[in-house]
Amino acid sequence: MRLIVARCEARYTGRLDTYLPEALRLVMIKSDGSVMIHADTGGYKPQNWMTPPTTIDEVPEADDEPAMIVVTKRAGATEDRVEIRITEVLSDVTHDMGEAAALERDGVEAHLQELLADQPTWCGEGLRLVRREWATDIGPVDLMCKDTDDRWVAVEIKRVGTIEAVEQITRYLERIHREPSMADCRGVLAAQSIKPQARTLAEGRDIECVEVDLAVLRGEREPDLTLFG
Amino acid sequence: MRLIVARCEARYTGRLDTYLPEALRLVMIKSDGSVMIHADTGGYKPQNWMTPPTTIDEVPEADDEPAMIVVTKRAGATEDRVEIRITEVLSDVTHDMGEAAALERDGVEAHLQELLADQPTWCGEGLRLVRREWATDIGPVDLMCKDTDDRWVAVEIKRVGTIEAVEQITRYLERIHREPSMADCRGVLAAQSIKPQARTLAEGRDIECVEVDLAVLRGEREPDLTLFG
DNA sequence: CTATTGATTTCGAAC
DNA sequence: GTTCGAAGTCAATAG
Repeated sequence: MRLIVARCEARYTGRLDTYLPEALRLVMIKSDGSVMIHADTGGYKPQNWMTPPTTIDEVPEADDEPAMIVVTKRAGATEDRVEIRITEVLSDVTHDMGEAAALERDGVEAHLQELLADQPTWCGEGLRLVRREWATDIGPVDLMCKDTDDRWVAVEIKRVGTIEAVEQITRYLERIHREPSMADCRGVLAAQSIKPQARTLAEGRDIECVEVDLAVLRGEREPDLTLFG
Repeated sequence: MRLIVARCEARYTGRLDTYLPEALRLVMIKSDGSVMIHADTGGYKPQNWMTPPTTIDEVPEADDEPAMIVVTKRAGATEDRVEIRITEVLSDVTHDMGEAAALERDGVEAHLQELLADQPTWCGEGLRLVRREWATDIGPVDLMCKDTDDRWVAVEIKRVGTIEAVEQITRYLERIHREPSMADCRGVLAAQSIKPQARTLAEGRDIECVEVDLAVLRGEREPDLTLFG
């Protein structure tokens, strides 16, 4: 990883055009070809960047022209380009960092779906799973179940239940209902938390809302394990 | 801005839980309180981070315990926390960067709307603009036009035409159609690119899809004539 | 390779 | 303060 603290200006042309007036910034160049230009404020995002795969050319200082770093990337038919004009270098160091271990994550939507697929009754009494990722022509329904009356139930799972989640399951139901044998299919939105407005919208469309707790879902298994432990 | 190159491990608890095994990484601390942990690969995103406003505590090395940087933030009822355990420091430098100039942008959705307002025929043959940002009680229609048959046409403009864009114009049309004089108003989705699923949904709802080219709109490039060849 | 979707999305503006 | 929509969204996964 190369870290350059320098006074610089930058231009980006690609999906749009941007200009970054001259100021003191950090230019970070990763060994995978990532390039990022960070200001000392502005939070998470770099002011300019390019993701791999990139081509990085360093143009040395010459006559009146300052040194320049040119980063390019093929982007379909066109080319993305960042030009960094460096007028003053305060620091320029390179560190060999080797491989970094990957991030381990726990508690994302996929985990929620796994747990609910194993225990679909949390989405509604007596529900039994027929299929995960039930395909429609506008995307897959997370869980397709049947209830105690043998009626179809489409379950959409989200970490956060928003209006958009209600729209999504509504679209699925619209498609599912075209199939005569599934015309009475009902919908359930299951999420760790459901926004009040989403709940209101869902209720107006006869879509049931269920809040589920990751810890409880996992705790449900514990009695079984401890009994034998 | 403080740049620490160090061997470290990190834990995040908040919206989810993550663990980052020990490895060499860059810890970037901005003067606005942003903290980012970057590996030498992995592109644009840090492996761990926290956006302002944060509280940053530095716990010195003691006995068997390595030095630690603890970053916390109030997140509603709960607290987000990143703990960085630093076992070896290769470099630790601080640079005073002052204020960095803001980014200037050109080519965003607003520009597309301006150009199409000037040349609405790109959204449909013979269209003439009646009003930009036509107000409905659920938000403004980007362009309200009339066609050669004097029929109303509501145009929604996006850089990328997604299912959500189709939902949006559908909601608008639903409202517009309540006005008897506009009951025959039709909808057009104009975007630089339109996703296949969005196109399918739009066609099922008799909403027309039009792909437009920014460069062509600006007259920098001739329209693709191969369609007629 | 394209297309879709989740994300600790981030970010900003409108209300 | 909350909500809503855009983003050069990014990045991973499925087809």
